[in-house]
Amino acid sequence: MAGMSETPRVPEKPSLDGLEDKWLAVWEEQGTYRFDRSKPREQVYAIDTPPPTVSGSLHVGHVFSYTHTDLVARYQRMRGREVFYPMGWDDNGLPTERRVQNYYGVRCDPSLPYDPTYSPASEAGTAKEQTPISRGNFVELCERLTGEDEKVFESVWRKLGLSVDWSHTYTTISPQARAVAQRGFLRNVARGEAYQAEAPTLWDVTFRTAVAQAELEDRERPGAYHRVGFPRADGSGVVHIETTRPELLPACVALVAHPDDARYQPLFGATVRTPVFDAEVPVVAHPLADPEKGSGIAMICTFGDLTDVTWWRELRLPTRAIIGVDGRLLPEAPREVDAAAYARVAGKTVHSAREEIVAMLREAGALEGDPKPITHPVKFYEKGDKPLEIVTSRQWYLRNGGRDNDLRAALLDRGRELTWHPDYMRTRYENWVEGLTGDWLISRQRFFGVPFPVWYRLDGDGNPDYDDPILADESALPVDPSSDCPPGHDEGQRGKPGGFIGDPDVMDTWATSSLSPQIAAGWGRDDDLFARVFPMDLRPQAHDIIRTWLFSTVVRSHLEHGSLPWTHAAISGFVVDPDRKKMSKSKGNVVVPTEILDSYGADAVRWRAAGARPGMDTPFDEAQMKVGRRLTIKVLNASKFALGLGATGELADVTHPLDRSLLVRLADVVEAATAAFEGYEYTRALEVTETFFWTFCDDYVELVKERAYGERGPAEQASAKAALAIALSVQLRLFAPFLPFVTEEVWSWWQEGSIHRTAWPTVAEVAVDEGEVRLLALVGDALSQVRKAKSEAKLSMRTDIAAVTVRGPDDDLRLLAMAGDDLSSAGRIGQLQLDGGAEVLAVDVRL
RNA sequence: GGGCGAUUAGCUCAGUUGGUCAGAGCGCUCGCCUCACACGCGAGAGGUCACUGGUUCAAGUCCAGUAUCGCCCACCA
Repeated sequence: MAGMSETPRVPEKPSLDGLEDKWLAVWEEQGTYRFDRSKPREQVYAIDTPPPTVSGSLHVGHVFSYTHTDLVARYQRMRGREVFYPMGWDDNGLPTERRVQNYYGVRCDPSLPYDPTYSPASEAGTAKEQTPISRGNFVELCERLTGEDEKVFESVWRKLGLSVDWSHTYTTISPQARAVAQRGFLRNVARGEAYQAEAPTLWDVTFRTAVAQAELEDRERPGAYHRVGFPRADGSGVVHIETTRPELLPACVALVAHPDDARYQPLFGATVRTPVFDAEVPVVAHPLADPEKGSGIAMICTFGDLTDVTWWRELRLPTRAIIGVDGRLLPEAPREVDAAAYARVAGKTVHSAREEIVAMLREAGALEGDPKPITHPVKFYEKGDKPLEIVTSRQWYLRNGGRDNDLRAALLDRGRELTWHPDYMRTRYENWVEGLTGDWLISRQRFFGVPFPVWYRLDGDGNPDYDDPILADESALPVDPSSDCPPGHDEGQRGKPGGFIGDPDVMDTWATSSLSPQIAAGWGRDDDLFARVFPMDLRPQAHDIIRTWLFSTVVRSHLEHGSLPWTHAAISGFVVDPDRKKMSKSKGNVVVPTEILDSYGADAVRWRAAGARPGMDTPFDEAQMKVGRRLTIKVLNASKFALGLGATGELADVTHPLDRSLLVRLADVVEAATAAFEGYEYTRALEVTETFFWTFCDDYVELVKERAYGERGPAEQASAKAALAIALSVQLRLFAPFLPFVTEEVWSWWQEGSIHRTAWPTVAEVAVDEGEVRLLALVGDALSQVRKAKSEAKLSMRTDIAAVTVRGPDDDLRLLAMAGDDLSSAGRIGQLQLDGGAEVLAVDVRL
């Protein structure tokens, strides 16, 4: 065989100890996984690796899903593709801000000036009070902390054996990433895809920022129906509504019922007065009103929920905003609202305003009966702890099909163009796209993120002109409008009438992450690289972020490049605890990746990860790791033994029927494993390989042992040795993506170069002219029956047996005869007799 | 409320187009210090394939419905 060393250097006592450090160092030194950027696009396999959020911690779910990607990467590399496999760190966004606040005990106050001498007082987060620091200092702390986090993450990934090219690592807050995000945004603006609008938006009062539809989640919360009477303006009676949010009464602008609701039809066009706050509001009709809910008539407030926004917009109702960006009631009463009554709730939180207004309603006799407790879904920002409010503000939006049927249809087409693994995950994408209710709100009122490369002119009175923003020049990116000047201006004009101000907002973290292929591929920075890797081949990710990361990446690529960002999406499931609950820190059931890696070894952990098929959640069971470790050790020992038997030779030497039978079966395994990998079914590839391997160890090696020692002549010996060598080489390569460390170790005993840069096995390598595929199984069956006899007699397997008679179908016996000598030696049988005519194979052992 | 998955041995899972498909590993039981491996080897026990109908000569496998679990989505009165 080509490249084979003359004499294998097999250790006396092979061990897994130290293998990982040894090979990690060699791979690093030899650049085993380095991307060769001289290769043309068609020879490249490019992966859009998910950049993990470094402000979180890695858990075993990450380990599994990143392993899945690595399996594919290693397979493709062995298939001859040049694999572009960068790692990214997501160090941008709210999670980092929060972690920095807690870690250093600080909070960002953008009004403070930058302090170049600042250094955090406490790194242990012991300070009770959060120290206010400037935006510049805050961002520095974010960068410092994420830098440390990234080192920890990288060491875990290396330990796990991910075959990434670390020289292509990117971070989502780096200047390059900021430049890509800003360039993408400017081009969206230029094409009219990004725009500003002043509109009611979902607002997190804790973080004081707008949030997007994709970041919402519903949570079941206790609430109560309050039955409130609205007197008719003409004094002819009282209309009762039910509300869970009585505190919004001052924001009420109308009552609404379904147009077909007979109960309320006489009221349409009439007006009522809000109790306590005494504003006159109309009773209107709208089909979204549900006659079944509450009393069938609802109050419309500006704004209690998204339906309010719809009603307000479609019915052209006035605005009475009462909730401020801090979640407290605004100081001034809205127009037409009784100022004295409002004064009792001004400045209160939503919670205390509710208590106060309920008391006021009671005093006024407008509350009928006791509030009726219910549980209902309430919208939350997925990272927030308080219900979202709706606040009107000026924000940047990006078209995503939510308000445009043509774009929506085009994006649905992209979803169909993409190959999903598993296929049914496409449905989640389609559900999401079909359910979009508006464009993508991409601006956030936060500090640590990519700023909008935009400034606004100030008029003579110092008021900004939002309608005609000054855009940065692409060549100047990245820019920070809070410290950089817009083209044609100087710093002295900042904030002055007639001057300018920078846009204070930063982009939604997904607005940056959605450009991960462009960031990793050097879009606009390294066009040569970009041309070689984009569109990429694979997006691996988990199913929970199809609506965010996957969808937004498709949107950006569709708008900018008119193509999909990649051709395949491989969706990993979650790792759940043995009770099928999602693992969570609060439950204390989180498994620390470094611990299992240290205990069982990377190969064992990878083996377990490979057992989780795409899209399927898998329970974590530590006992399973032992099985992986056992396989790893078995590979080491079986390899040592096969090489010790003198495994060497060519395909042409394989003449013995049993050896041919082995290779015929191995050909099937190669074919099945390759087909499985081509379909991203790494679990199947492992399964067929592993099954074959155990047969190889337990049956084949035992059967050919004596023959390989030369006890039946040189030709028979040569055949066994060649078959052992070929089968070992092929199996090691089939295992290589799963068990990179142990296969590399064994490979180094007798082959040149890294196994991970060696060609994936082919059917041609093991193709023998004629071979009986059934023979090995047949002999294995007979051998098993002999072992059973010994086992039942409580005898050692090395016990000699005087005579054995095998009965069975003539065809089986004719085959069995071809390997009778091997069977006899493996079973330590003195006399082997074959007796035809029976239905099934049966072994009669005379001990 | 809509959708997508899952439901096969105590546990984790295979079962490709309906006909050796009732399987594997773990765990368990029994045995074996066999000269590659006791971090091992051999053998064995364990299942009315969630339930109810239907199609078919034949159904874990196809169809309809039911139940349970998980996830995604949904306008919070």
